[in-house]
Amino acid sequence: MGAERTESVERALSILTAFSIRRPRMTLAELAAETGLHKSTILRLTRSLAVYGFIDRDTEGRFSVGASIWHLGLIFRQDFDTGETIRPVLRELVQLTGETASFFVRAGSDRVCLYRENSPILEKYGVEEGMRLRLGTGASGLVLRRYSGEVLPDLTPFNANGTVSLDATRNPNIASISTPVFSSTGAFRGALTVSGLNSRFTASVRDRFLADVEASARKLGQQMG
Amino acid sequence: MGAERTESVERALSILTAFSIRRPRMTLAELAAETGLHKSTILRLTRSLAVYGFIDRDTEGRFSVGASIWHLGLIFRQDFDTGETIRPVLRELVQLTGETASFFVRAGSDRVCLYRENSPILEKYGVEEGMRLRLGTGASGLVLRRYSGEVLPDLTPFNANGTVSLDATRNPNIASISTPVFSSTGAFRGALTVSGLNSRFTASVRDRFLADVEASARKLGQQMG
DNA sequence: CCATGGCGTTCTCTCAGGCGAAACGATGCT
DNA sequence: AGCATCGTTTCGCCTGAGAGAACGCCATGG
Repeated sequence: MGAERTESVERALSILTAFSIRRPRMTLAELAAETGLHKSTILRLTRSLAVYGFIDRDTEGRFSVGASIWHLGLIFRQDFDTGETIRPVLRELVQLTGETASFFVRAGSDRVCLYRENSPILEKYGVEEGMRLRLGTGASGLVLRRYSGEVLPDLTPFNANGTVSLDATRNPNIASISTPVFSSTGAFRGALTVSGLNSRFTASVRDRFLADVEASARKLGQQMG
Repeated sequence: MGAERTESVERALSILTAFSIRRPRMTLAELAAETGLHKSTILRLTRSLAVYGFIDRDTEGRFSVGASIWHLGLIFRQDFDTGETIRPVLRELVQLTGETASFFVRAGSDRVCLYRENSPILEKYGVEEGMRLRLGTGASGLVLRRYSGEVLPDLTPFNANGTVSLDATRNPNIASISTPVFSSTGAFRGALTVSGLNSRFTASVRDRFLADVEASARKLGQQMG
């Protein structure tokens, strides 16, 4: 039977995803350690990545992400949403709840925070726009997994609208409520999430927030082609 | 001898680069036509691209760029330059010359406009931030090719500082002056370019602009690690 | 001075796995 | 019904990707 996937391509992509905000430049040996690939393999793959401008190499031989990625990133953003749609909704949600509002999409087995509006009263707690996190078992992770086609063994965290409300997932002090956003054509676009210190998420407050998030998600979905 | 490069990886990358601002979503058949690859090949490769979140597929089967690209794009930008360095220099150059200033980097056999400040008097003429263009034979293309290691057959367009001043290259009415930017460590970072209607680029004006661009490039280089 | 170790690069052999033709099934258009 | 277009699957052939070691090149230091 023909291969379902392509090994060398996935290895090349694992090289790309080895880079992070904290480590934007790596030597060959570092990349090998990070990816578990043989150095010769990395050399071969990065040569091809470099030809297409997906990876650069400086004079000291260190690798970094190439400009083609940036160009493609802009294509992604303009196709997905320029921010003109999502950001106002997030801001409104912050006003309504006083908490932090974010919009996540799935990227492979991770989730990426596309947009985020921070609560005015709460200092940031680690998540920023563009950040990449494991899907995990948090509220937004569950939403992303369910509505991007995964079959989950347990659907009890979800209410009838597909919303998940959880305490203390990624961060032990943080509660979050996440709901799916569907475009007007019914396609799943991402997870709209409100999160904050769980000390403020009492039962009644939580109910109000949940309604707010679901209302915002509906509104947002209408605006997304 | 071992393969210098990896064919399947380059095919996968050619799929990614097939997307553009104008065509951010494509069907399988369109992708096949655009890349020249067999449909079965595209299916196999895109499966792997999707696993890593580099490509998405909507419910109607159309492909689009995935969120992993966006995440990597932010890594690229924060590593390369957040814009805090380059943009002020561009603005100053616009003030000095009254023309449009841009900063290009190389991405494979293309050039990408990372930053651009448009002349206040001239309407835009097609190039925008994030745009991808062939390297070609324009001023910035020549600079990028020479200082990213290519051996050019003819170096007469370059002055002693590596600057190129040309008329009517990409656009028959546009003249441009481009000079390399080197970081304080001597590494080549990109091409700083001033361009505008060639009717305004008289000999004396051109000399002044050239000095301005070179001065800005030196200043910019100092600030770039 | 020459070990020693870490680094990037190159080579070669082998076999997994990528390739593409072709067939298939679904949908839509006339 | 008939034809065209599209996406998907299958499968045998053979290329080309991968592992691993060897090589050369600095450093560092004993």
